[in-house]
Amino acid sequence: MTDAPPDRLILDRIATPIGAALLVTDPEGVLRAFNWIDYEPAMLAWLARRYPMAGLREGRGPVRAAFEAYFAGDLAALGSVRWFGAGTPFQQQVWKALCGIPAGATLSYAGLAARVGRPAAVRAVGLANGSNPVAVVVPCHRVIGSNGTLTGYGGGLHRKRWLLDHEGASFTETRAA
Amino acid sequence: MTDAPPDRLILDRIATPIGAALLVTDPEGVLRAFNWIDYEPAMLAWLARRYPMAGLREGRGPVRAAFEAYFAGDLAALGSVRWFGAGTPFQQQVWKALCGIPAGATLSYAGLAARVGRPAAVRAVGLANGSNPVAVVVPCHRVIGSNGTLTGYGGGLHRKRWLLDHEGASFTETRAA
DNA sequence: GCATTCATGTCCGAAAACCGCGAGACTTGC
DNA sequence: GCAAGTCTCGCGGTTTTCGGACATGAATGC
Repeated sequence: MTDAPPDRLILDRIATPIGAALLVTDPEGVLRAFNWIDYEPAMLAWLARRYPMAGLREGRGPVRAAFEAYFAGDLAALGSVRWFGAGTPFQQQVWKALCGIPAGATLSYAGLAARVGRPAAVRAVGLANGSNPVAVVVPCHRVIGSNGTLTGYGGGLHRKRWLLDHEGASFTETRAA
Repeated sequence: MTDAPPDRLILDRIATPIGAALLVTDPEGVLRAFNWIDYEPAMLAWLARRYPMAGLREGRGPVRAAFEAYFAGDLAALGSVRWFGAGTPFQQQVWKALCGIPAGATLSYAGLAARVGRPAAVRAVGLANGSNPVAVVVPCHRVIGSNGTLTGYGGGLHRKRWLLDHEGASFTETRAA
């Protein structure tokens, strides 16, 4: 089905203020997956399904520095990270659109749906958003409900909150702090 | 779903004793599809489904000469053609095994199934055989029924008959000539 | 405000149908 | 007898189809 996908993948781990993160890159240094340590089994399963032929090896990946810089406060650091998200055309469209949201800003699911030209596909956009394999770099955390609440985040709402705070974005707390 | 497939394809046409043939190569000169002119719509549909992002352009392809030599009688000419068949792992296995049948020889579906290590998957092998995207180069026409009859061929039985004759292989006519 | 309801598009998993077969049991026709 | 033709059934990977789930949002009714 696939067409010469990478045959090897490198799994790196870094510490962040919101827990250890997993970085998976291919031999060309392209980020193929990102996830939080709590979801390691799920991510490994995803990799196995998506890259059945690829061998996974632990080691230092080339994108470490960019992530460390980002978490240290250099919000633009992730701009240099090359990434590829394996997914359907629709998903890729959504993920590409996500990259148009600058750090510090947010967008509603409805707004995002409008940006990809499917204003009615709101739920589908939410789904595609949630299946983003390279979180943080593709800033799916910048998408929030139309009423300003966080609604959901695959990595846990507390991380979404932290990331948006870190980027200086404003949003509504579900219940008063 | 796919992973950086070719973005451009070249469609070439050559005349053969059994009708015009279509040759599709990628920018690296790798044969991606072969079919007979009667099935042009089907092949185009297949290309569109398999290589959704690729633009198709008519022009001279680099594999012309090899095919012309083959049809002129140089049965070994196709050995130099590089090819890639987009398909599932099982299909690829079958197609690779097909290349182990030399010109002038034939093999039964059951025999082929045995060669790929799935002696019971006879019908599945037949199916994989029939979905070979690079006919002639991957010699799916050299597979015949266990009783020596031709059974079937996507391009039409008369072509299978001609190809086997051309290669000097022996087989049984369904009804006496 | 707040809970409920409904419309809606895409993806995923399960189930069933589809075949470029082959072996075995039966019928024919010599 | 025997050889060839017919029929039936099991085989297994792929494809297609179908039903549910979902990181929403807008409209209702209190």
